[in-house]
Amino acid sequence: MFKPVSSRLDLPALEREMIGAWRERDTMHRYLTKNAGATRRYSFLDGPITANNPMGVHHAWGRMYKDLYQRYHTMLGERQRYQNGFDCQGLWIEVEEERELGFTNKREIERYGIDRFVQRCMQRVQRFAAIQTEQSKRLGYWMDWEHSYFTNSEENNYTIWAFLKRCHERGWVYKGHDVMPWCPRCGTGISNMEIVTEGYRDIRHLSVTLRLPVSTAGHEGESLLVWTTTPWTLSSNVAAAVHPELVYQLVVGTDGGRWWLSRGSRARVAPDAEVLREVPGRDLLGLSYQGPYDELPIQQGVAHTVIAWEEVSDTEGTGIVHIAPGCGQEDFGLAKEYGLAVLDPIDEGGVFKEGYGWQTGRFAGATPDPQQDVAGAVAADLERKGLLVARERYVHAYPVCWRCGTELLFRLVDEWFIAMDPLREPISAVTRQVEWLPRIGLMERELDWLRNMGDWMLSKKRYYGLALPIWVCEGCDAFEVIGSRDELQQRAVSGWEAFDGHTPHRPWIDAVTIACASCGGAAHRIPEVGNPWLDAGIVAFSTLGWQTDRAGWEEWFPADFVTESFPGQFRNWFYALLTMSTVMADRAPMRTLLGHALVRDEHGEEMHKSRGNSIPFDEAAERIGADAMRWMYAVANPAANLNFGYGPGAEVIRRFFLPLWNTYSFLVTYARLDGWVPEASDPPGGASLLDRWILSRLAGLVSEVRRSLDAYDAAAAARAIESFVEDLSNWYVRRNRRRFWKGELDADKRSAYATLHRTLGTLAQLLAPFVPHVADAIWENLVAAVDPAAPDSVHLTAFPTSAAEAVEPDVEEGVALARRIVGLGRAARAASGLRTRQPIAAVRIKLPPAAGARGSLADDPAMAAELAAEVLDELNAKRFDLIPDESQMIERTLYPLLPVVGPRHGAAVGRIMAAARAGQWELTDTGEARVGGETLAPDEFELHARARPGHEVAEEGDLLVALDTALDEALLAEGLAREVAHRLQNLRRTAGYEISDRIAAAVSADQATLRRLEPFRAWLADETLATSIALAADAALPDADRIEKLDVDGTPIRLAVRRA
RNA sequence: GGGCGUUUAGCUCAGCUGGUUAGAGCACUGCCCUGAUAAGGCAGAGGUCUCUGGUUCGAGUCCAGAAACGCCCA
Repeated sequence: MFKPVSSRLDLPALEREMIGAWRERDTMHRYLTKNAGATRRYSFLDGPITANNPMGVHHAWGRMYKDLYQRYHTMLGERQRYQNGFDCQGLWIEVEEERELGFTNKREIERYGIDRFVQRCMQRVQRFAAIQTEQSKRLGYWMDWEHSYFTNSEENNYTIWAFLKRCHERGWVYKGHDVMPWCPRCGTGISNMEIVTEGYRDIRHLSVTLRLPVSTAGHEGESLLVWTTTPWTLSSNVAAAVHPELVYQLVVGTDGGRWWLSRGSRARVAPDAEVLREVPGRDLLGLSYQGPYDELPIQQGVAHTVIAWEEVSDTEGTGIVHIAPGCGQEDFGLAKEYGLAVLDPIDEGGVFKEGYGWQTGRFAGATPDPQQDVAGAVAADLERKGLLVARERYVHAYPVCWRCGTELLFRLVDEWFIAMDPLREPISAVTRQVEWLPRIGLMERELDWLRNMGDWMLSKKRYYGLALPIWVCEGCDAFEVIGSRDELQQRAVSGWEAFDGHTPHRPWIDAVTIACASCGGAAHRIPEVGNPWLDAGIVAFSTLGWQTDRAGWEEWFPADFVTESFPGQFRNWFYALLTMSTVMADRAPMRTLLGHALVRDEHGEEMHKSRGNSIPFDEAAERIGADAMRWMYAVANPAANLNFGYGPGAEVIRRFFLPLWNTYSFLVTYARLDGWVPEASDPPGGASLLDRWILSRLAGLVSEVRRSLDAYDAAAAARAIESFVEDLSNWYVRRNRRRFWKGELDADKRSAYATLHRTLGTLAQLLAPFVPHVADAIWENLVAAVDPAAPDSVHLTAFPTSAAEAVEPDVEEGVALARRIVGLGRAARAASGLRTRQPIAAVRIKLPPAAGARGSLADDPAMAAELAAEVLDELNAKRFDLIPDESQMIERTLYPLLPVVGPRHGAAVGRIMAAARAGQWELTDTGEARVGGETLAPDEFELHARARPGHEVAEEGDLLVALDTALDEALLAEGLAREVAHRLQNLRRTAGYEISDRIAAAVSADQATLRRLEPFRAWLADETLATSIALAADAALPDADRIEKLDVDGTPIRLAVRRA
């Protein structure tokens, strides 16, 4: 016997119960090991989740896909690794830890101790990995949680060493000297990879326009007008750039002096100024000018000249660009090109170095305190010198540190790079080997990035991260890259004892010195740590045993599948993965990549903790349930952003879970009443048309779900399941209610039970990868509890295969036709104004041509009869008539078949259609149609029926349904009986009786009404489970629970019920 | 400035290789139905398919251009 099931569904409670049951029965472990001996393998490679904070609901989208496809392949019997990954190194973790310690700069970390700080970071990662593990389990995500990989592991770090050594052997690793965006708080450069869009903010800065007096002879009294949004860089100015092809004008400035500026900028900068001369920019090249800070010690001996630069535009500023090579990337490039002096003004904290006069010791960036703000001080200084022309508050997109939000400064630094030019093509070739899903140009975007990428900046001037295995000789400056721990041990000349026993992290690794291969001098490790995308990018090697078990690695590489949110990953994880795989194996690391977009809030806004619209995972799981969340993600289009919220959550529960659950609850309720349990002697299907129909639909569903999941199209599979549940709930169960509700447990009833049972059991299996809790709850009760041979969890079963023999297209077509007829019949009924409980004499149907030619609803007469009976029952009608075209109720219309007509008749189509719509056509004896002056062959048109006015008909396309609504005494009497039965049922319900409670009832009314009801006494009793019904003018029921007085078409009737 | 994408009902989105009167869900209105379901049914209202041009007998669909928005790059 099945456990009773409440029709109320409390998903979070059900999930907690299932999780408890799984733990007791060790279900997850048995799932993870069930295919251990299988020959076919499925290799999933997990993109590591940053173990730095608890999960948000947005993490659940990708994790749902990861779980879904692994579960599916488990049910297909394939061996897997089930390895989750945690991303454990990098600046993001340091920043959070600094915040907790209350640090504001790097020096505080060093005072605190790098060793203690790094240990804290590692503990943080452990803490959040544990939290995320528990949250993932709450999601129903089944992985080998005891064996997750951590990117701070020795395995991971040393495999990156091997990668870097390979790069070095090919000559790609180099130390670069360049201007980088720099975070003065974090004290580190920020690579271009990291300045994502959220790395820019609209910020208001003080911008200044100033004049630079020309010092070349013959130009006395002239000045170059320049504009900058970064006044702090003016003290490092060494040149001014003009576009050689742009037109420049000498104008009379507002201060009476003469200014050079571009023609295009004059309207904006000095609209009323008188123009004295006009020359192309190339005529200005080579002019010397006085810099704005020539008095500074650092500026002594620096020449200031006008140079050419193609990138100068005059849509902003003055068309003359101030160049400070130590403060801008393009500026630095120009300095190399023109041999300009390079002044690098600030230290790693963003503070001016010696030689900058009053600026020395001051912070170059923006400060909240106007007294401290260098930009304002520079403007005041320029004004004092008579160089300031204008100042304004200017809003522009300015880069900020993506971790801590501090405004970045551009600074000249040494960093380590991998030269990517030699790899551009090989990585592109590897990228093309991958199947990128969904097909919305993801591969093209990766290729676009690969075309444009710069060299990969490896280094970070930080503490907790990959120890870059680069040792530099203190004597000759040569450097070497060490490829493994063993190699380091062999090469070590000192410090090994201090390091031994530690993971390869700072500060312990820094103790090891090696002998320089070139000169024999002492070489030390550079202090920098690695770019964190190295950590995540290597996992296709490190986690598959590339170092320790190459054959094992070959078995799992490349992965069949990876999935991750795509925005941002083209230059992050996807990029690192492809790059490292190209270098290490010259092969793609995965066959299929499924990308998905972003999770937004209910209204489509980005989720932000600060905005208060982000939803913690735990909250959502306890409020709507993990399965509801999973289903929302499963039905979503991965290409488009998804709006997540409790509104849509309630919607998915209402639309999908409740009908599903109540179908299940319905089966259990009635099976318990009948004491039915599945037995081999009760095969599903059998004679019933609806049973055959739902089993045919089920077989089709199985194929479709398999096909979709094989193609990584979860949404198509989920939509198919939704549509099936809709059919199951709103047609199969509703139409079959009486079979379950009425009479004895006969063969037909057994067949109905067996069919619904089979359907729900299979559905549970199809649903298992999507909504593991609900699916297993259903399986456990419906199958596992009653079938000793069945696995005790749906997750240990094999994915269903489609029962091809169950597919009956004619049955599905017949039911579809009947349902269309019912829909039209209801429309006609609504138009007639007769309530559905009032039976009518007949329903008349004009079938579509194909069925019409056959003259019945189906080829099989028994089936046709059953379909007709369905229609009559739904429409509450007595007789089912098929009517021919010639009926008075309809007229025929000519329906040209355009795909055929178009190519044959060309431009005449317009005429044909106009005439056909106007009804101007006729049939010839030979079966052709003359219309609009053309003759259509029989295969070029169909004849459709259309309602003539004045009939109660409804039509749709080529199907027409008409009702005979004349009522006689018999019909009226039955209508009355139906009404009374309905009211009694309502009384039962309002009285709170159980479905199986027996009642006594009394009906009092006038004599005419009672005479009408008398013939239906037995029927009424049967319908309402009444053991007695008193029918009398003064019928009374002592101790009645409920009494109702009603008015049926003007006749007063009094009803009373009590439990029998 | 370059690349990729999006634009269809109030909202969220389907619309396959071009085909007659462009659909669904939600929300709204009215009616019906109701002893599985916080449901269900029927009807109504709601559309210059972003715009312009082209190809074609025929364009939401194909081509070109434009606009707005988004993402990426410089």
